[in-house]
Amino acid sequence: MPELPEVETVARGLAKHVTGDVIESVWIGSKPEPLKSPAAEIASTLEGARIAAVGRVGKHIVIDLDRNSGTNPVPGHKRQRGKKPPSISRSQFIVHLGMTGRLLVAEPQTELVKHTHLVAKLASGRELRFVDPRRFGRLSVVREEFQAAGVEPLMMDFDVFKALFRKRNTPIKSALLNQKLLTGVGNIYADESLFRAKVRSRRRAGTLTRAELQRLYDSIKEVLAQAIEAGGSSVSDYVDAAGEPGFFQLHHRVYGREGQPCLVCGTPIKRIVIAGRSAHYCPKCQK
DNA sequence: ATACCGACCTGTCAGC
DNA sequence: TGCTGACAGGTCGGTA
Repeated sequence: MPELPEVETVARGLAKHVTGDVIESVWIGSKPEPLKSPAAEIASTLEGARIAAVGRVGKHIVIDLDRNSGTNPVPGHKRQRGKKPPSISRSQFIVHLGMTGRLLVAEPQTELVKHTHLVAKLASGRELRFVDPRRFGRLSVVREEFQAAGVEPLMMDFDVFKALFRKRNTPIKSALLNQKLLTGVGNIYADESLFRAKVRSRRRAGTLTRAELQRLYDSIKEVLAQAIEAGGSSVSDYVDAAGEPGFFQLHHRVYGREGQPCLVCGTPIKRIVIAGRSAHYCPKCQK
């Protein structure tokens, strides 16, 4: 489900509702784990921690945690007379929503839905819940600052973007989906960006002209920004941290519009399969 | 090194 | 009313 705009929307919603709250206890389901870290390590890292901030890196939600660990001073620091030892330890809880993952803030009396895999009880009385029917989502905890492999589309400048595709023989659509190049663009926004840039998804990445790359660069930033503004795209079941859908699907020009007329020229939109993913485009507008 | 393809899961919907 | 097959916002590992 969620690509950069949806993840950003969830992260902003969580930031608003849980920043500063303290995790009192954690329940993790026994299903074959949607976990990258062992359940016990996730639980022990979360329990007792304070949520310092919530952000996004690529398609990952990053929850910054601190905890007082006065009894357990940071190694390597000498205790000085009259000063307390360093006593805050930091870690991060990383959530990838996969296709159908949801991270929700709920009141405790709200019924637990099927496929709930984690519930964190907060000091405020609310609960942070992770729900994921297909279990493609992933949960982990890290001690160091989490980093994504690829470039953040909203931060990159044109020269960095352009260099990603040089001499690449793969279809431009596949290159946009490759998270080691760009991090955060998924199937919807790849198709929508390519349409706005008037570039066909099957074009070999390395063959795009400078002008085409410039249009694609502009389109990606524009589409992502507009989608964030609209709260993301709700195609089947995406909802934000408060359970509310997004509205950018109303602005899709090609994604999910197979057979319908192109909004620019009226030609029916085509759907093809590239590397196992569907790709939607206008055969007349996109070259 | 690079690029495709199936596998991983569950749910939904169209067609018979 | 089933049943079957196609498809779904993502990523990984194996293979060519």
